[in-house]
Amino acid sequence: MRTAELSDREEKVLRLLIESHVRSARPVSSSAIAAARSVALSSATVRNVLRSLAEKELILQPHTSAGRVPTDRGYRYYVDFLMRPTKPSDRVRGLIEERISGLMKTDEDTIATELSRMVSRLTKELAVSVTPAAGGVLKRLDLVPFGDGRAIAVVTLRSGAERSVSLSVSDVEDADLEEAARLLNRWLGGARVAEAEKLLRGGMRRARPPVRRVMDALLDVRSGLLSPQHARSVHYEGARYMFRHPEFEGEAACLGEILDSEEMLADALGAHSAGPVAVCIGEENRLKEMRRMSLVAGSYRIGGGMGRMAVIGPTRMKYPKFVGLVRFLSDRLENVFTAAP
Amino acid sequence: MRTAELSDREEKVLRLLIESHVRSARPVSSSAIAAARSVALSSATVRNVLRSLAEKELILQPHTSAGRVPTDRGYRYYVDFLMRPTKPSDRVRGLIEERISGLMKTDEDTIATELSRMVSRLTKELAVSVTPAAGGVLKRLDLVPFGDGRAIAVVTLRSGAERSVSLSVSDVEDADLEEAARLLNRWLGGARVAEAEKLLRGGMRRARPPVRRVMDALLDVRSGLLSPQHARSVHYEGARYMFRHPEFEGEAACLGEILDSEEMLADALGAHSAGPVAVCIGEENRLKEMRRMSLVAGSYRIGGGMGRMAVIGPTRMKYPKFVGLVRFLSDRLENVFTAAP
DNA sequence: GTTAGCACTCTGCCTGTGAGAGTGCTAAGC
DNA sequence: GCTTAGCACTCTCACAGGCAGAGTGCTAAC
Repeated sequence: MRTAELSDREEKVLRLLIESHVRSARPVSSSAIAAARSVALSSATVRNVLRSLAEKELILQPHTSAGRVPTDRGYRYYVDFLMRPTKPSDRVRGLIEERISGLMKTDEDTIATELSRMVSRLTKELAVSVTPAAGGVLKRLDLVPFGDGRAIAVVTLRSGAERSVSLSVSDVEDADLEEAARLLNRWLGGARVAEAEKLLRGGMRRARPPVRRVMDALLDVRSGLLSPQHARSVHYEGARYMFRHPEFEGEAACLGEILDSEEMLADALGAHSAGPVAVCIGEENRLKEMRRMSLVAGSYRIGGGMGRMAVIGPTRMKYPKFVGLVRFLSDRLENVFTAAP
Repeated sequence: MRTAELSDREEKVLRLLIESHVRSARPVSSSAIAAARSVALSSATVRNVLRSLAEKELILQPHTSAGRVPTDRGYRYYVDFLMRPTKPSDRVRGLIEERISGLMKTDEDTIATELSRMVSRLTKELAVSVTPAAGGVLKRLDLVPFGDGRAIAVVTLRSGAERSVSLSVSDVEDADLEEAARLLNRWLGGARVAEAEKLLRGGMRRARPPVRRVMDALLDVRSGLLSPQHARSVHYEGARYMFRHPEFEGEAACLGEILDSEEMLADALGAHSAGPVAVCIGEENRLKEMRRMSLVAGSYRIGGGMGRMAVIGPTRMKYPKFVGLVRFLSDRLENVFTAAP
């Protein structure tokens, strides 16, 4: 979409219209706009402006003789050119700093849980957070003997994240373990977690029986040392808020679908790559279930991976506040985690 | 509630009515019942029976000249006296056995996640599952040196569940690790996970600095090797199904509340102590948000704690199927986890 | 005790009507 | 030429009335 050229007056009217609609959730009438302090125009003149905005498809009327409502394009113009992100208040910033410093010592899963909780509380919207995607790259895998017939497998990702689990491997010599570890590192080193299982299954056919038993045990562990399911987990909080929006009155079912599908949410979040904060409005979302929602997503590097968080709500959302918040959070997280040794 | 004495005929009519209503979600007319093969009565006679059931408050009519609908009491009578739990089919049983055996090696959190997933898929309803409350009892704790300046801590619960995590412990000799492990086992062996942190903090004051550093590292790990937060977690799956029930058409908001509140769900689940399978119908639920829902909950001992799972749906649910399923699952889980060494 | 018949009642749906909101257009004013 | 006041027009929403259909309750006959 090229930048629709708007006059100053058109921009002002569009901004007023959007801000009023975000507050009221109802079509905005020309007289309501004309009544605004900053507008010294009659409702008739405003109507002329509205007509031109409608021609550019930035607003529409639900039906003849109703007020106007912004279109996705209208919101897009607003987000790109008219609004300025609001910096969170001192109180909120302090609160965030405090929480984040508490998160430093924890694992990625806890960070994601806490993040979604925090964002949901601050926005009163559904908040989602994903731990670094399955794109995590395996750095090394160790097998440490432990007691009789047992071993601990430790997976280290390039991000520095570690995950360990104990295996039961009977009738396996320490030397076999070492050989298994050597092979595993050769096959899987540098690979993505998501591909690991396939690579492993491919390679192990040629391995000696005892070595193979170790690998079988590794694959067997359902807690998913190697499964992408665990390498990428989705947390959300604030479902209740979604249901309170009038626009989703009768469409609860589709909200249920979204909440239920972690893959869906992760997908929706992962789609945007550009910039620290991405705004995805209505139809811009790939998922058809989200065609009437907007998403403000932020990301932060943590080790080699990308953690993500997002606010999800109706297209009629408080973009300046949410963009400001997500930007601030992303910034702080990035600082904290890349500054750490 | 004392057992309302019902004649055979009344029982038959009540059962037919409930089963028809569960299928159709609509008030059941006298003629529909009279049309059933097993009833050789006219609709007029059936109406007489219905009147007597209505007097006992087992059924009601939404309004004059509508069909009848079961009350909570009606469902209760049905569950207690009229229905027989359905044993899951061979296919389903096989599937469950397979899944459960896969779960044996995993930690309690994964078990809960998988359980909720399994139950939701088999019932097409919202399924919730809670890991054993912080009651899990510690069996032993091992510290295995690993690379330079690192160690892996392996916590084994009496239930057989294991959790491991790697610690960074610089300037600590292997002998220090051994001493730390010895002390940890002495202090924490046999204690509940919930108490572990306090016990550890109490004991470590007297420990030598290098040993203490190890323990500090252990406490520092927020992923919660010892934290109760992880000792009890709620998982659910199948939110989408809730929204599809006609009875919750306009009440999405209250569903949102329930989904959002893990404490709520855990509470609802924890309330019933008696028997392996508890059925809680409509108003019987303590939570006001669940007054129009029923819950079929099962529990299984795992180590010293209690794991729980439940199906949640409208009061109009398939009690025989769900009770049968939950009973089977509880049984199998109990066997598997108490049989293990 | 059971049943057929019938009047009664309540819902759901459709229709029509009136008020209210908001527009589009036109003609007059700056 | 831009702005504005005035007015007719349109569309929604809410409410009332009417009609068909479903299902009941009651009564009288079997």
